[in-house]
Amino acid sequence: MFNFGPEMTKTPKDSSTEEKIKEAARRVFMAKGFDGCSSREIAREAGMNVALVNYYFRSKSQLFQLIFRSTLEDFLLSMMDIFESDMPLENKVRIFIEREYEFLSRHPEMPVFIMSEIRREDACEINNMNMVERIAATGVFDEALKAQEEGRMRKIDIISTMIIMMANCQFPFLASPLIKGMHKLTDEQFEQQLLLHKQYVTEMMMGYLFPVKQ
Amino acid sequence: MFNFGPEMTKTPKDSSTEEKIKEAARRVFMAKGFDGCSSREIAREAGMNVALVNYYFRSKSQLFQLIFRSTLEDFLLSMMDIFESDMPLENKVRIFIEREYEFLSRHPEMPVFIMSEIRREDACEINNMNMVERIAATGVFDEALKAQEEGRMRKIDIISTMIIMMANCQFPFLASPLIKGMHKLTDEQFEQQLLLHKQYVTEMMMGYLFPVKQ
DNA sequence: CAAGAATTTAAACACTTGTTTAAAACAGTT
DNA sequence: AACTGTTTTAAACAAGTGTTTAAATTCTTG
Repeated sequence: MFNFGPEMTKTPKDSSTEEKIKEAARRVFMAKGFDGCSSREIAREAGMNVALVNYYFRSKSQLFQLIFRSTLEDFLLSMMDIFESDMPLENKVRIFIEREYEFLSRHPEMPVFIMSEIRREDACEINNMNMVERIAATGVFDEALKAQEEGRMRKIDIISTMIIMMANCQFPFLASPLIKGMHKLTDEQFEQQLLLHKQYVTEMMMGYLFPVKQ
Repeated sequence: MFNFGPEMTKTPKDSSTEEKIKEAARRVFMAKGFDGCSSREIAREAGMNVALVNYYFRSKSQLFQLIFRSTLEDFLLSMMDIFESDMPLENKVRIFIEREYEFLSRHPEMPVFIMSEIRREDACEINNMNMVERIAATGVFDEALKAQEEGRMRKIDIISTMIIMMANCQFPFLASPLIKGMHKLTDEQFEQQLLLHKQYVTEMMMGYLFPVKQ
């Protein structure tokens, strides 16, 4: 009689068209944003019928929520996995920067997608993600506190420390069209600049957060 | 016979409705982006008829180009006016940061507007703005080069220097919804954090760009 | 194979989009 | 007052929007 959609029944092979639509949506949303694309464009990108988008995900908005949430999750995890290892804090920070540049080189559109789409009411689940709590659970904040008490680390509150690290890692990717446009850089020149920049900001942040005594 | 629109005739009182529409468009575009709003919404915000938008600006796209270009210009000028004064380079950098935070506190949505909308083909006039050339004309790059030769300034290429300064000034505003969401900050708490952060990044950048000899 | 459920399709729904049209209202000049 | 050109309006245009419907197809299982 009634059709409750696929979520209720969960076919064994985990419906590859569902996955195809999700991946298409991820690409299109990332490139153009929620308002910049249509359901039909997503369906076309996936090689599917329009109605399937709503058949599997009920609405464009719910599909977007799904994509945005999982993107934010990837984004968070990329920052977290370093902190769980056991090495000196100084090394963690150094490797964090390294990994972050590597991750963002593979997903250069991610920061601008997050920063621009986070304003939508569709995307208000940041509060429910417990991002800071989960990072705190790695123990890295305690390490920082301890390092500060021992005088190895500069006494800066943790929020500013995070902003500094995120800013100097993410901004070059956030502003890449502006930077390329301003300095008339080709893609290859920009990539070269990124490598150089990573070294500078590593030097700068390490020198600031972990000053040598004298 | 034909109606060429108001640009051809330029009434003396400089048509205040034209200005009203432009200001409404600026507000709406800034808040929602080009794709996130309609011509009718802009007209409504301006208290005008829809047709007037196209009567004065020919199309939504041309109106957007106008707004985006002038925003980019404001953005550039806010960075430039410091460099033209005559004071030691160190002071210029210090005051640049101060002014940039002050400017962005008054226009907090500007960075995310620029970074997200710059991808549009509507907005491809960055190349024609000669941003770097105009900054170079202030002589600040030459000053930096001289300071580097004299050993007062660290030897970093000018592009990375600019990215570092832009990143640490603009990122907190770019990521403000994310930061507020992550750390569950109220608007007042965030403003407090901004003040603190400005001090930290000033200290960090000054220390890095102008290291004390030993 | 046949029955029933799950998937896919084309078509339609009501509504919004950017833009244009043609008439109306306004202004200024003689 | 009548004619001028300019500004404003309501209405219409075709095209595109998210979403739904109901029929067609495919798949699964008895």
